[in-house]
Amino acid sequence: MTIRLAVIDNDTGFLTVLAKRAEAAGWELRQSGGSIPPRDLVAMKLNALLVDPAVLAEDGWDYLNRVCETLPDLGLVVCTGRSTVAQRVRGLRLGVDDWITKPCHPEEAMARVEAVSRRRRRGRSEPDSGPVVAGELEIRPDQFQAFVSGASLDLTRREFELLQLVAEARGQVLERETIYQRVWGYAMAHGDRSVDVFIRKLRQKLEKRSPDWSYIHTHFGVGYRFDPEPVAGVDVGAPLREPVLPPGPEPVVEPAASQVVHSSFTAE
Amino acid sequence: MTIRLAVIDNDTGFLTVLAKRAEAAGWELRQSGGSIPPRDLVAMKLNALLVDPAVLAEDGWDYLNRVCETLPDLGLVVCTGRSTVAQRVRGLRLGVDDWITKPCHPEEAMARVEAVSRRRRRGRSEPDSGPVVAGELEIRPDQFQAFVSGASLDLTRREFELLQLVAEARGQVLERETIYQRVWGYAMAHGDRSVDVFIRKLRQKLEKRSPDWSYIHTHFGVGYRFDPEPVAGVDVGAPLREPVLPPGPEPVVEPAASQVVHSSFTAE
DNA sequence: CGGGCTGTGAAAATCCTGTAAACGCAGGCG
DNA sequence: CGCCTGCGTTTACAGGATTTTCACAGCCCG
Repeated sequence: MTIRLAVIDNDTGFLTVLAKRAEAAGWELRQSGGSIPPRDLVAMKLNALLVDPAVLAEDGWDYLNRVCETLPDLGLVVCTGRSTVAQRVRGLRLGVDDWITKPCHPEEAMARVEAVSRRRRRGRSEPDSGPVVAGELEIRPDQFQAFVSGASLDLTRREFELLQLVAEARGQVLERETIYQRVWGYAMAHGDRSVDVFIRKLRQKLEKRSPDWSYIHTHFGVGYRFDPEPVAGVDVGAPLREPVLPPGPEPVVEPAASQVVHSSFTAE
Repeated sequence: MTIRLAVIDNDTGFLTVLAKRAEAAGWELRQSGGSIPPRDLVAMKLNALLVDPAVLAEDGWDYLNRVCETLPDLGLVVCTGRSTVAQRVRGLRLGVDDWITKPCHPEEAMARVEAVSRRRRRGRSEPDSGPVVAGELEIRPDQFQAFVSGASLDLTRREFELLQLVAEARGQVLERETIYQRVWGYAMAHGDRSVDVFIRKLRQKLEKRSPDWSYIHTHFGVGYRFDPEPVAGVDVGAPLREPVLPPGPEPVVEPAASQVVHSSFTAE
């Protein structure tokens, strides 16, 4: 759960430590020495804003007020030097979510930003990302299902989660251990073939609905990569000659064409 | 905007002032000298809980943890005497929304409780949505009841709430945990089958009044989806023809049709 | 060529859901 | 006050669906 935070402050010591810790935690941090117009805050798509009103040129109350009105869903934490109870109460009533005073441990500041973001997020009913489209495929998190031109792939829950995971990392090779860890939620036992089995099921269902596309590629000795690409040979016109398959009602041969293997570290 | 708050503390001086101010603000305040079991907290339908872990007999962390898990929507504010940064960080990470230290002005405590409640409340959908019509069904929030061509389904309160919830999310798959959380108001215990049981009751009553429609669909391993659709085979006009699928291979499947497992047994 | 590594199919184990019935509780009523 | 009734909760079980496991075959790369 990554947090996008902007900090408006000029306490370099505090900022330095905060930046370091934020990076370690995987947060996306944006710093500013002066007030950021609410318009720009919107564009930054933040989870939270940490601000010391002392550095604001204009009237701090006014600024806080405008931020609260413009971005009701933004987590807002104020971090001041000295402050009175009356000031804090005023701020909190105004719409500030938390008010901390310096000297303040960066770790606590982060924990409070986290708490505020968590709380804000909980109200939101849509933690998932919107539908993803890849090739002919449409992945809909709200349905726990994937579709090709409206037809469901009939994925089970695990299959869907696996597909969603690899699709989100489109183009990137994911190791089995990583996949297992993220889909199953715990470490993969040595020799477990579950990932392979589910990849196979996925490929089957994908090919059934979208035969002309290849989605999941094997990287020998590494893992799998999701990357939709039209299958070679079947495309816009220009059929050279008889395709490989011999005539016959039921070609038993499963060409296993899905196995496009790339050298481990060769980029196409 | 009235707030329902419970306070677990025994600092009489603090409590007295707090009670007076809370009353003046029109809050509903409930006091306790010791820990309140999460079960009872549920029944109180609180907006927020203010607690001093010092008065907890058992392990404070354990209690806070259980409260957070059981009531994810409850605003939780801790108010301690002395505390370390590490303790505060631990609490906030655990799920506590705000952590203040005594001596603490009651007004600030209230302001923080307010801020926490405000955050919690945000994002909640409008409490009163207009009547919903779906298929032959008409859901009337003002009556806490649903009707089919004027005839009541005789839903109980829970049944109605469940129906309203899934109907508002029409077309979207809702997980059991989500449903439980939103209808019952607290976290679903592992292995609880209440949602299934109520879904069954709903389906029974729906089918009784509207036999030719199918409303609630099961998504195996995930949850349920509300989507009214005429039941296959029986509808307007004369179904002289075979309702069975045509001989052609795999006609384009209905868009919304994803592994529907709705039992076809008509118990009666 | 051989030692991994991966694809495949099916059996075995596990999990999930529908269903019914028992249970407990609170309010209404005689 | 005790009984009855409606409602919500819990439990048990059976039938399926899904997941895991296994053995084997084929493939890749050194």
